[in-house]
Amino acid sequence: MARAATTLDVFNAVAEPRRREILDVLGDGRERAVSEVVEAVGLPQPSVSKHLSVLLKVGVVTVTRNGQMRMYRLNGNNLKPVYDWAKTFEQYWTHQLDRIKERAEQKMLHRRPDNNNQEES
Amino acid sequence: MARAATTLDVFNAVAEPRRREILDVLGDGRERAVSEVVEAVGLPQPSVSKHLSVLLKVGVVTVTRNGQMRMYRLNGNNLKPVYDWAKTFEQYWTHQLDRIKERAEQKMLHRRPDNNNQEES
DNA sequence: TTGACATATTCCTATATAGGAATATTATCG
DNA sequence: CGATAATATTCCTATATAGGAATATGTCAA
Repeated sequence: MARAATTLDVFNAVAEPRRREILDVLGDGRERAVSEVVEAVGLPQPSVSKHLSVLLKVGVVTVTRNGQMRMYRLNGNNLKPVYDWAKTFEQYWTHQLDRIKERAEQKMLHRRPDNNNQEES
Repeated sequence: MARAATTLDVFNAVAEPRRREILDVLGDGRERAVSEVVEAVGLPQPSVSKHLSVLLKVGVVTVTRNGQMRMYRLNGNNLKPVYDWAKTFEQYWTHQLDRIKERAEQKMLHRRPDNNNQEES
């Protein structure tokens, strides 16, 4: 099987740096024409359209017609799953020396003292 | 160009649901042998080893040798970029009716009343 | 040493891009 | 209608998987 489609879910969609950049541009909640996004991110128009298409399919943005322009607007709510998942690990950068290490070290005390070598990939 | 490597950064690495699942298993900070992870997630051992390899390359987990076992441990700090990025949009699910819509609607008042049609993909 | 156990790695394949180039589509205007 | 502007879509290609199967590597124990 190949890698999952970028349009499968938000996680796959935002794995692309350019797409996150686009979302950042739309971050203020104001709608923007494709051309505005193009200028903001400095990518070719077809590329931006494709990225917006992906973002649209996962529901992170919405579109509105305005004459010959298409106004894209961020639909931030659909980024919540990413936030929620990441927040699960919040303790790791919040309390460095508290619960985590404490628990891990306590765990070590219950083991027999074995050689504990670090290694590289 | 093809899609970026899953080992390029954390965003690409965690785009895979199985890998997030593995990280969830390691979420308590305790180290675990591959076999324990295998049992926890119910995937074939080679698959788990490969996923762990990806997670290791982006630094989200660390390894330690313990006899013939390899103990993997979550390195939660490296998930912070995901959290930080997602947190940027926190307002979208925190205050639904406050700043965002307010600003967007204010913006609309400064425009000429044009047809504002929603559309589907 | 030999065998059993724990993991990693290699092969192979179907699939999905992302980017660039060119073109199609749709709407506005005179 | 014809030209122009704004976007989307199509083609093409190089690349990177995930998953399954089989195998290699490394370690411990008797």
